[in-house]
Amino acid sequence: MTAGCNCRSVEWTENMIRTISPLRANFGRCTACAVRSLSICGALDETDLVEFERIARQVHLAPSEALFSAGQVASSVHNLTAGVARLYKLLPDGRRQVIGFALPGDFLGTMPSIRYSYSADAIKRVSACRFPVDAFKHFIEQRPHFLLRINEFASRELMLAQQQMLLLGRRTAEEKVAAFLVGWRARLAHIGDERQTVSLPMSRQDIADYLGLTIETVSRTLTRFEREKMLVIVSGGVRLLDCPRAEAMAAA
Amino acid sequence: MTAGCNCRSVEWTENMIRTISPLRANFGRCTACAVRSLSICGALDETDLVEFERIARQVHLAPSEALFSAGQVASSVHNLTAGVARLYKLLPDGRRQVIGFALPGDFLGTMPSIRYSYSADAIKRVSACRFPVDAFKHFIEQRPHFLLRINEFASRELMLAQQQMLLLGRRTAEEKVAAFLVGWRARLAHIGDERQTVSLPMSRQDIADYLGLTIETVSRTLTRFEREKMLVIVSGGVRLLDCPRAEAMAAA
DNA sequence: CGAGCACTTGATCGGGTTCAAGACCGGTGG
DNA sequence: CCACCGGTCTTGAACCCGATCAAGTGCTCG
Repeated sequence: MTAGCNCRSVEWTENMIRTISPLRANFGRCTACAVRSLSICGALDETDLVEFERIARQVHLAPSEALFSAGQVASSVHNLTAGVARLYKLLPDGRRQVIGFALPGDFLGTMPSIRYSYSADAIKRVSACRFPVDAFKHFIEQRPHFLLRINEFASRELMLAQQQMLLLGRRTAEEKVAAFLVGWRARLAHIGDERQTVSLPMSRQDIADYLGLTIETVSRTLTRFEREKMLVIVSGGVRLLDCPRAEAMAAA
Repeated sequence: MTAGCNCRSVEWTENMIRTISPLRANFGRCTACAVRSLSICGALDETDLVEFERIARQVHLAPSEALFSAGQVASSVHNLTAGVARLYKLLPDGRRQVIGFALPGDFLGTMPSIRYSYSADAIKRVSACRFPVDAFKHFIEQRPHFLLRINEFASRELMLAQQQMLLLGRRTAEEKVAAFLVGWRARLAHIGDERQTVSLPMSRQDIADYLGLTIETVSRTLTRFEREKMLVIVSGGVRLLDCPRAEAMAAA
């Protein structure tokens, strides 16, 4: 799942990346990529892959480092290969809405836009493939099959966003937290991390900002769930004891 | 703006539509379509258009009639040509979240999905082009240019959804209402309906369900805006007197 | 061992909801 | 032309869920 990254230098500046020769070898990397089948790249055959990875650059981020920020010129799209990222929007006065958490296999980049409409930064050490928009656009334009795949990803993303609107607009704090735990567990399962203990790499503040609540309400609600024997709070996550109940709260 | 619809029979039943012969001539309709340049069809040339309208069926709905409902098998995608529709999701207990309002030119249909994830029904008398998913999918697959256009529409939709998440999760009632008015005005302007009086065809309940508020709060907030001379409430809409102020409230 | 940060817990507050009338408005029939 | 009716919208009063304010706890790391 760590996408076989074996580069040695940890900190790359934007500048360094730009000046690297196209000849720098990372051939064979994509074919060994653990998340390929989960990502948009799953639609590419061996031939296309070779060309695709030629326009990619690896990016590595320590926790809290930014992949990109809202308002910047959107010069790249990204494909997460390892770690967890938080995607969020800020209001001028600092209020924050986390619009999603990105996991390995997730594609970040709404393409017709000139600037990033949200910010993304690492929660856990992140690795990602970075593609210059021009090269990326040129690449997909001659591959309808790939375009179709990207379309599917965008549609799924939109469906999740609509689901989240329902949650933000019409659910109680209790339902929000339960729905978050159930949904997050499903996403972890989807990438192969299916354990009884649900790992929560993001902070309480991140969860609160994702659910439109305060950190205190999230904390209190989790504590109450624990008192009610629905789960156990453990370091770095929760262990769900009564999934059916959680799913019922999250229902619809 | 009424998309050049000149049909005489006002009420169409689902059944009537289904039994119309494929030979029924609506050639030349697309080329005369007033919203074509605004819609996904704007990416099609004359040749493609002829073939495209061959797979389309016209649908006409009276207010409150359903275009499709959440949970139904998603057998069609739609392209709105006239009227206004509300898109919404329901919780089992009846709580409703309006996830958007569709205007002429809007494309409805998240395609890889087997069932509709939300419901859509008419607010004002709606006309739409209906495409069977199979034929539609087959059509777009050989037209990368068209696919790209659909992708752009989906991306824009996703951006709006993310904006709405910020609104639902982190804004006050006052900000929500102001942002709604400003945003709705911009959308009306985009389709050519740019007047000082913003028409609000949807009910207060629809607005409330869109903003994650109650009808009373929406009503009170509008009344207060009127007292504060920001706008005047008129039948079927509002007249914005102090746009800068409304935009400041909606800011970011 | 102590400083800093994330999280939890308690007490109080308030924005928005809920409950309950009342006003308005378009349509309908006398 | 106007009385009546049903639905939508507005307005008022009380309440409550989640926010805010304020400690307190516990964990990690130097």
